[in-house]
Amino acid sequence: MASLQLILNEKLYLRDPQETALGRKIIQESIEMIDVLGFEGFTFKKLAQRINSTEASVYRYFENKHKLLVYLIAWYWNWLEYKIEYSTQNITDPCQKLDIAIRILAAKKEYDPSFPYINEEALSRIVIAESDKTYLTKQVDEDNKEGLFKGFKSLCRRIAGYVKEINSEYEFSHSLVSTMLQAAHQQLFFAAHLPSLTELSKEDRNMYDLNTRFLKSMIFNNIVKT
Amino acid sequence: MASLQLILNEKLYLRDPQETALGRKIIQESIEMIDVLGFEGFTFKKLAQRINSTEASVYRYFENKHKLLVYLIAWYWNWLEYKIEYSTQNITDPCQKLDIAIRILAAKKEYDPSFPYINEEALSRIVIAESDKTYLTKQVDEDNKEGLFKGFKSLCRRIAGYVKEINSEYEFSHSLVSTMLQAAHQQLFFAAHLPSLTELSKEDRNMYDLNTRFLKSMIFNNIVKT
DNA sequence: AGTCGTATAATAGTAATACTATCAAATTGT
DNA sequence: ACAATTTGATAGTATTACTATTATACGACT
Repeated sequence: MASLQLILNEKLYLRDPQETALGRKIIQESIEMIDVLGFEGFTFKKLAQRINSTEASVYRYFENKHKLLVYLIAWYWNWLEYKIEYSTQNITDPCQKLDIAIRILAAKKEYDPSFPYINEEALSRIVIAESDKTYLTKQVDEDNKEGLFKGFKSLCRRIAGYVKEINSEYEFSHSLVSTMLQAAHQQLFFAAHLPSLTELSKEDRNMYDLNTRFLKSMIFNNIVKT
Repeated sequence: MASLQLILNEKLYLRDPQETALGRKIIQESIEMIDVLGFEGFTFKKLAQRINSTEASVYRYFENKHKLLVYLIAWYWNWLEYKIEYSTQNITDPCQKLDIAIRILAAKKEYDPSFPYINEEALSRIVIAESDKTYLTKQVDEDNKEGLFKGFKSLCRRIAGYVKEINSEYEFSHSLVSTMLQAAHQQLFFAAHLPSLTELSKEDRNMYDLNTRFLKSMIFNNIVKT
């Protein structure tokens, strides 16, 4: 399996962490730490200790810890879009493309050897628990202007495109898809912490299948022409 | 119009803010300040200055600023459920009840004179921008055990009940309703800050009507029997 | 082999935050 | 009039999110 690199917006970092050993270590260990400590409990000081470096060195890669989070989340959405792109090559039926996309979105995430220093399983938990914090800030508009949310927007646009192909008259394709993208993770959070808000139950080994069924029905019931 | 009081879970506060002048001032001014500064920019010190009191006094009402946010959000969900309850009295058709509930959820929020010291318009903006932060923490499970999220869960259960009445075979009533409750606010946030994720546009004066249409179609397309 | 430039380490320091503690003054109820 | 409670005033602490400075290590180039 070839080792790959996702190309991310340059505004996400000060120095590209994918290019140096220290940078990759920052990414790798920050994923582990944010997963365990939560974003609020995570600090550059703790990270520096863990990687035997210093706060100042970490700050040379990321302006602040918010930008680091945005970077990780952006990486994740880019990864998902790459997976969807890869899996829908040569498929022309938009229903089938949409089906594949939803299955990838809702599937349990596992280590992808194409990206050796990224723990995708931990990262997906970070997305579930922390991704909303990337844009729920007073600086959303500036961050958006810099293109920091391009990954999520691009994924949404792509899937909304499939929807439009299936039913060009449906008027809420972007709203429906952004709602579905959010729900895909939110429902897993609810299942783990606020189970009365969802039918996906924690113990159920089919949680991911159930989620897939729920999301698929939600989308297709809205766009299939009658 | 009678002045009312919503009864909230005692664990939300140390001293009930509705009972004293200082407490009501804390609520009233914290809503204004969080709306303007955002939750991160808001501090008890700034609040104390604004109400001519002290940090220590504020801490006598709320354990910390997180609990204050949870309190405000809980108040909001209780208020909405009260409004829905009030507006669906004596209505037996579950479709009609569901329709009313969605309209209330998606409607532009305006000052409710029944609750003199609450600025519901500002509070609804806080819900849009900050409510997810109430549960996206490492202490969700403890907070949930204390019943701090009862308001949201109760509202979800009620509306899921309408769904079940309409179609008892639909298997994702809670998931669908929690998704819809989130979408109701999220779509407004997207319209304001990440407009490519939604069809509701900022300039459109029908944004609230459009949102209502979107949410209604999303729900009814999923549960109407074929 | 030497030196040049850059990346990193080591250390120190700062303003702000999220509290906690103490005691005096004001207000309230009886 | 007195006790109890609430609030105000003030001080203090550990931690956070940075910034700044200088020294050291490292590889790249001539």
